This record gives sequence, structure tokens and C-alpha cells, in this order.
Amino acid sequence: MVGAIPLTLGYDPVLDYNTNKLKRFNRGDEVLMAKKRTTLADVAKFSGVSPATVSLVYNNHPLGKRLSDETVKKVREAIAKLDYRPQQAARNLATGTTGNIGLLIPFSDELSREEPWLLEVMGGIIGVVSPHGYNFMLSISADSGSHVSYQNIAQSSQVDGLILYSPELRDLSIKSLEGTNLKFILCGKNPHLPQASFVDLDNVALGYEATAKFITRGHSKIAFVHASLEYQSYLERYRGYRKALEEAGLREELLLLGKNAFSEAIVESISRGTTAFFLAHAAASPLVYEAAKKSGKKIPEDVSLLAADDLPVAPFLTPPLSCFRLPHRMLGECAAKNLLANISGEGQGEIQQLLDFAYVERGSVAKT
Amino acid sequence: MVGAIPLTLGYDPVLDYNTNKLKRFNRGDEVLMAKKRTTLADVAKFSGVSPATVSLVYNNHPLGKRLSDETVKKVREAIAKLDYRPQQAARNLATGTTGNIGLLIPFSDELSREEPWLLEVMGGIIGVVSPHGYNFMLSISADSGSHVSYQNIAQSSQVDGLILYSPELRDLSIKSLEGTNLKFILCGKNPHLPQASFVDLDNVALGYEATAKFITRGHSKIAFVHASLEYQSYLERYRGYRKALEEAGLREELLLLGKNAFSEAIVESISRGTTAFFLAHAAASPLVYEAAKKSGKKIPEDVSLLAADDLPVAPFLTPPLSCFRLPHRMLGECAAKNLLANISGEGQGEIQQLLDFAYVERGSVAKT
DNA sequence: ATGAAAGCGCTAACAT
DNA sequence: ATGTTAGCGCTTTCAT
Repeated sequence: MVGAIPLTLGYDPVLDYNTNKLKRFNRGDEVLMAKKRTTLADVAKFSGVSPATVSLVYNNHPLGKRLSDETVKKVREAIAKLDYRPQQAARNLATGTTGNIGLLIPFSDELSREEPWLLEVMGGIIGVVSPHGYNFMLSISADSGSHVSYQNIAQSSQVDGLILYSPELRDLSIKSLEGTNLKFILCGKNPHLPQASFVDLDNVALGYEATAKFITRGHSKIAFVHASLEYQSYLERYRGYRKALEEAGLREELLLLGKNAFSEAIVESISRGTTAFFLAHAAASPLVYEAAKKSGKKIPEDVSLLAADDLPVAPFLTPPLSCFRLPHRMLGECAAKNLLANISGEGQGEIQQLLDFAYVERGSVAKT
Repeated sequence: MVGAIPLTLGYDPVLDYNTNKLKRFNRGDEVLMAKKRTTLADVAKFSGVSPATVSLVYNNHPLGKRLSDETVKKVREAIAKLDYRPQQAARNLATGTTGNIGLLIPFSDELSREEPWLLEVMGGIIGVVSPHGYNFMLSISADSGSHVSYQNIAQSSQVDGLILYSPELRDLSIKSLEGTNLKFILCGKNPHLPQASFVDLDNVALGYEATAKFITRGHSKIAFVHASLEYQSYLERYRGYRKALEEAGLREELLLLGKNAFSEAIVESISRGTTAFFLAHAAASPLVYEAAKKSGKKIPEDVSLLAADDLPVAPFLTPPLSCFRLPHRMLGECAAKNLLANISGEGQGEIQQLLDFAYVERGSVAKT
């Protein structure tokens, strides 16, 4: 539990030349560098045309159609021969564009293997964004409270578009994004930005379905296991859970996964008669297996489990864990697609999209 | 198994205005945008000083020390009042710097939850790089063969430094990095760049230790399970394995994890008398558990297992899987630190660093 | 069908 | 102690 990792996208760039040992190169240093890069001008000179022409050719710009075939050929050859590659920074400055798409992940201690779905989200984004020539930038949001962060991201223009992954509910500063002209999309909706585009799951439905499944199979004491209700997704699962319970006239049993004594809480809950655990926070599942064993209870004979998300470990637990399979990669893809469409001005405006999830039966949910 | 994901860093930016539906903003479009950004010049005008002065103040530049306190104060206020944030592209162009650190991951189908350690590597890098004001850029290398990729990355200057994670051995084009002046470091050494900086594990030692452990416990038929020897790390583990075997006068048993029939191969190997499996490719471990069960063999009584890396699932398998714990996060951190040092010119030149790993006893390795 | 030239916003060498 | 100015390399309008 180290201090907050500063925000990088739009990092407030007060480089302190005194304390910051790591200086960037200064212009003078470039003299030390090897050969200098080939520029547009070089190509222009080489092929006997103007920089403008080279630019048109290089970019396949529509205006380039007016150029003679011969000129185009000449330029193409020169580009190849001189191995010319434009410097992004210069294009960016000239166009007011960055060519970057950012993903902002909420601050949590550190990226860990406990969140493998993040890889799928990233994979989805990169897969969409790369073919369009965009770079992918990943940033971890600083601990909330720094109300300036989003403004910073928006205004330092380091990205053409931003994907906000599952922002924390208590972070109100996210509202400030509305005032900016940064294109963004939520991966996981956010109540503070009700108008904003998002892609998400119907987590209420998920919580409801899970609970209903237990109820259908005869369970009446069903626990909701979570790590925090500080995220919209967990909160919604909770609402779905509540809804199903209320319809069946059952009482809730809320179990918060804290740093310690969680196992004890599970054991105690079991001793109070809980027979079913809905793991809104799927990662906690193995702990419930352990606790059940500790209580001398068998899964699924005595205790049933259902996780809100699949885990790599799920098929290998004994018994294998039933769960919902969530479309993480597709969430990333959809977010990216919509964002790009929005950036290009071809978007249909706000998009609010819910993706499907699937139930995977594996044997941890029994009839009672 | 989709086609290659194009390289993004240094993506060959031939935007085809005809086919590419997703255009970037053109300058003209900016008129449509909301308010225009506050520039250095605005701040300068507002506070009645020159742009140069503002720049010095904003950047805490040493030369700024010569400025009067009053001026500094004035400028600081103006910056705050106008909510000024510099545009990165302009700084980049002016300094020849990008403020980005890239991570290049070898092409594999898609980022998946099967590679959770990547998150730790990324976490390590971001943790080091962010506090220094650098952005983190992630890119997946295109399918090898495109000999131009690295040149492209190097010359399009989208990053100040690049971390190459575990490049494929058959990718010879990586050599071309030598010719460029891009700062880079290998996360996992590479025989094609013997002079280059790297951080890595001693994978030969790992393979040797694993094998020796089996031998010490009385095993004589020990299998080496891998998914590919196309990566330096696996190759080295294999070498360590071979070395230990040879010293003990034992014969090798190589099992390649293919798409199918792997389970059968394991079963068959067991039937041929194999009692120990070293999983150079740790992710395959659960499959061996299954195969053992299929053969009616018990772990660890009949068959012992040792994985080269820890898995989230490892503690929850029955019996829990013994393995080595690898310092993924620290690999990322060290790579990033060395890279930054190199960029700032304060590096000690080439760094070739091996990090420690640890053995985690869990119960899947028995005496025979 | 092509070129000239004016920026984009910032930095840093050079003046004063 | 502060200002002037010349770029950085590219895009794009406008002229020819």
C-alpha cells in the first residue's frame, strides 16, 4: 500500500530541475546524437519538389490526386530511398492531434495479476485502435481528491480520446470532463456523467439473475460478497441482488471482503445458516472455498457458490466454480470503436450500450 | 487466431484518406471546437512578461532562478488564473523529446488473461516512469517478418525509450535497433543483441534448480514441458534442465504443449514411467493435473509437478502447486529505471542485470 | 499541377 | 533580470 501513483496522462509537468535527477535531453545534446533524421525538406530537396507536395504524397491526401503521376512516383522513390518517417510531434503540433488513445484505470495499489480481465480490455482496445494508426496509452489515475487531474488530461492534449475504465463513484471530479472538449467514453457507466457515452454490462440484471438462480434452487439465505460498493458495477449487482431478494421476501446478508477476518466472516455466516454465496467480487471465490472447508462444509452439498465473473482458476477449483462470463475484450473493443467514431465526427452522438454476459454452469451451485 | 495486429508505435502512418473512414481532425475543424486553449503567449501577455520567462517559471528551469521573486509570483498567478497547461506536442517538437516510454510485447494472438504477469510488468514500469512525468505506451509487435517495424519505431520518435519484453528468437529484425539512436532495454535478454542492456532472470539456473530438486528427491524420469523454445527464457530453462540431467546421467523427455493431444502426451509419458514434470510453461500446469487424474495417478504420490512460475491458480489446485516465484514487477521496475537513467545520460552504460527468483514449496513435489 | 509561406505552441540561445 | 528571436518539422491555405 504505497502512496498514490501520480497521474501520467496530463501529468502536471512541473519538472523540478533541482530535485528531478532524470532530465530530458536538451536541444544542445542533440549534437551528440548520431545522424540527424531525414525530414520532409530533405525528401523535397532530393526529389526536386516542394515540401507541400511531399506531404500530400506521403499522406495520400486527396489533394494529391492533382499531382502528376510522375511527380508522385519521384516522391515515393525519394521517400523510400531516404527512408523518410515523419516526426510525430511535428504533425501533432500542426494538426492539433496526437494519434493517441488513452485508457485510464482507477487507482488501485498497483496493477496486479488479480485483475487479469484488464488485459482483455486492453487487448480489445489495442486491436481496434492500432489498425487506425493510433497509439495506446495506459495511465493509472492518481488517488482521487486531486480535482485537477481530469482537467489536466483534457488540456495537456496528450490523447485524442480517453477511455475511462470503471471510475470510482466517490470521484466527483470526473464531472469536470464535461466542460472540456476531450472525447471520452466510459467503460462502465458513471452516475456523475449521466449523459456521457458508455459501454457496460447490465450489472443489475447480473445480480438479479444470480440471486434468482439461487432462489430457484431452493436457497433462502443468500449472501452477497463484495469488496466495495464504491464502483458502479458492484453497486448495481447489489441492487439486482436486493431486487430478487425482495421479490422473494428474503433478507439480505452482506459480506464485505476486508483485508482480514474475511474467512472468519464467511465461516460465521455459514454457521448462521447461509447456504449460498453470490460473489460479486469474483476474485474472492477461492477464499470462500477455504472457509467452507474450514467449517467442515462441502461445496456444493452444503454451500453453493456463484461468481459474477470468470476466473482462470474457476475450472480448477474443487468443485469447479460456476460463474458468469463477462465480455471484457468486447467491452474494450466497443469502447474503442465508439470513441474513434466520435473522434472522427462520424459518431451517432452519445452511445449507451449494454453487452451480454453468459452463465457458465460448472457445479458449485446445488439444489437444496 | 486473427491476423497480425499492426504495430502501433511507429505505425507506418500512410493514412489513406480514401479508405480510412476514421479521419483525424483537420485544422479547419478546430473552428468548430469550443474555446481555444490558453497558450504560453496568453500567459505572457496577461502577466506582462515574455513567453520565455513564462516558460522558465512554468518549468522550474534553473535559469528561472535569476528571475525576480515578484516576476515569478506574477507569472505563477497568471498561470493559475488562466489555467494554463502547455501543449505537449509543441514541447515535444521544440525539445526533440516525447515524454513517452514504450513497452513492446511480442505478437501473440491477443492479450489474454493467460498472461497475468504482464500486468505486473506494466505496473512496475508505470510506477517508475510516471513520477518522472513520462507516459506509458503499450504496443504489440506485428507478426515478425516486417523488417521495417523497429526502424519505424525508432525513427517516428514516438517514445524516448523502449522496453522490449521477451522478443521472439526468430525475429532477427530486432538487430536493426542497433543502428538507431533509440534508447531501449530488453526485458529478457536476446542473443541477437548481445551488447544491449537487459534485465532478466537466470533461467538456466532456474531450469537447473528445478531439475536438481527432482533428482535430489529420487526422480529419474523427468519431463520438460514447454510451449515453445522460440523464446530465450524457455530455451534457457531447457538448457538448465539438460545440464542437470547430464550431470546425473539421465535422459531427457521433452513434451511440447501443442493445441491438442497434449493431455494424451502427458498420459502416455506417465505410462512410460515419467514421475516428474517440470513445467517451463507454467500455465500448462492444470492440464497436467487433469492428465494425471485421467491416468489414475495421484499428485504427488505418483507424479510430481514443479512450475517455473507462480499462477494465481497454484495455491488452489489439489494439491497446491509448487513453483518458482518470479519477480515480474521488479523486472518492469528495473527495466524502466535503467532505461530512464540511460535516457537522462546518467546511466552507467550497458546494464545486464539478473534478478533473483524464489522456490515456493506447496506440496506437488514428492520424494519417490 | 505545383510552390511559397504562414503558422502550430513551445524552448533556449543570444541579446540587452 | 528579462526580452527577442529563431527555430523544431509538418500541414494547409493561397497563389501561381
